[in-house]
Amino acid sequence: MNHRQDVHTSEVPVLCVACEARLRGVCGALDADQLMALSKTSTKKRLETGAELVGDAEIIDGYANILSGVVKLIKGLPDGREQIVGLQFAPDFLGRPFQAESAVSAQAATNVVLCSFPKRTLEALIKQSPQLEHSLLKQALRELDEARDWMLTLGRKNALERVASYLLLIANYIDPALQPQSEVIAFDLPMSRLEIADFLGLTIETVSRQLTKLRVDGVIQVRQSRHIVVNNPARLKTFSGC
Amino acid sequence: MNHRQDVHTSEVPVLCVACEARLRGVCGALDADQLMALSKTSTKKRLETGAELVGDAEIIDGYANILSGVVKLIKGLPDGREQIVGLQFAPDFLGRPFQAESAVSAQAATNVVLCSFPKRTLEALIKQSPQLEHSLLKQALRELDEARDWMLTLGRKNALERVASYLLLIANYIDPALQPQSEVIAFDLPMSRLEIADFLGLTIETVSRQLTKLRVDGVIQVRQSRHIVVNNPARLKTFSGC
DNA sequence: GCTAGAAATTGATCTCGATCAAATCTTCGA
DNA sequence: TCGAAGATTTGATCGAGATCAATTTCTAGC
Repeated sequence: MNHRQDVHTSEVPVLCVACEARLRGVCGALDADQLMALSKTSTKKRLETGAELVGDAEIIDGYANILSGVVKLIKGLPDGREQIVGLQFAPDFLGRPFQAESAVSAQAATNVVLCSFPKRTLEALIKQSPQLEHSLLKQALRELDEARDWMLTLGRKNALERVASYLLLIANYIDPALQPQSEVIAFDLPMSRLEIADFLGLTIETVSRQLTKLRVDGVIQVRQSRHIVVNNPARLKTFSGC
Repeated sequence: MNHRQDVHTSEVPVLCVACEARLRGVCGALDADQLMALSKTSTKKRLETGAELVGDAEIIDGYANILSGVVKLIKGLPDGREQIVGLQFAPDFLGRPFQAESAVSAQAATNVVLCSFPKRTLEALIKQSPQLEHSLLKQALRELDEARDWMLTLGRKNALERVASYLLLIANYIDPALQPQSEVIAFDLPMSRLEIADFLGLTIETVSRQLTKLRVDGVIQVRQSRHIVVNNPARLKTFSGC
């Protein structure tokens, strides 16, 4: 990916060359000097699928911007049950400001490339820059909206509606301009059936059965497990309960 | 309630006399002049149980600090299914900055007293005061943590665990110092069985049965539906799945 | 391409919570 | 205090999704 034509990147070449970032997110709020300072301490990291992002050597005690890939936020119960409580895509900001440790753990759902910042550097910048805090607030409010949307899905939708909602969520990330009356849309799922189940509060068998149901109904096609073709986005939406 | 002895209120008498607020929340971030300005446009409102906080004459297009009572945030599906996606207690800040309208509706779960601010006034203050934005960010992050906790409950806990978690949530609000090894704790539920069910993603019958189960097990006592005595908080916690 | 191991699907059965129904409790105005 | 309406509890039954088990499909290494 090359985003040097981008407005932001053209203003802040040092960090962007380092990060290859689109910087729609948090970094966009910084001025050139601040970005320059940040770029000196930031490091680019490549994580394999399944890598833990906190608690080990990856981005301990720090923050990061996702450059590519999907990160899942997980909460677990003592007996091993797990729930994915959030998905983060590029160019989301990652990390929990103003708190020693987050109550959630983060893990790479796909291969992930991110730009990591030391906790102190970024927190110092936050104090300097109200703009940066504003960006963080906007992202936090967006994540809050997403979490509450998902609470409705987890609390009140049946299995078929959950799976349909999930496909629409991913489709919408792949193509944010997706309209109900859109044409066919195709994409690769960034998660395994187990991860989807942990996101939907279901089991893998139930996820599989609902996908089969949608496939038999002609709403979607499934190729090699991960590749999905949505034949009829409008009809998929009617299955989602919304 | 009279909080004039409180540190914050003694610094900012005008708004506090008007609001009787403890101001642990957002307003605490403002200096005396800003609070004075805010107090001139703020109004104190008393809402009956069930009153809608948005979309009608209550706090249209505005923000508010809850002074007493409990507000529920609700999301619904077209077919009438509802999920409570958040509970807000005094002195929480209420309202969704930087967005024309929130995707959730808010309703008084109990009688509520709140201090309401016009949208423009508060947004102007936010621009002036990084401190205020910082407070908003802190509350947004706290609400995000709470929402994600609840996603785990909705996605992965069974009915008994959900009800136990709910009782602990309320008990913890009533007495934030509550420790696992605490003594007996008693409180009145601020919500009906239907509201509890809508919060837990269950039906009223299931909520009732789980309460009966906890009562028969001697973990709690229930008096006149709403009054709960937790005989054994530690044991209740073991029922909560955490 | 071939093969082993992992991932996903499909099948059979069971269980928890939903649903429908009835009884009891609580509240509140007359 | 009485009585009616609403809220809650309890009972009986049903069904969606979990669980356990067996195939089938996919993937990665050779």
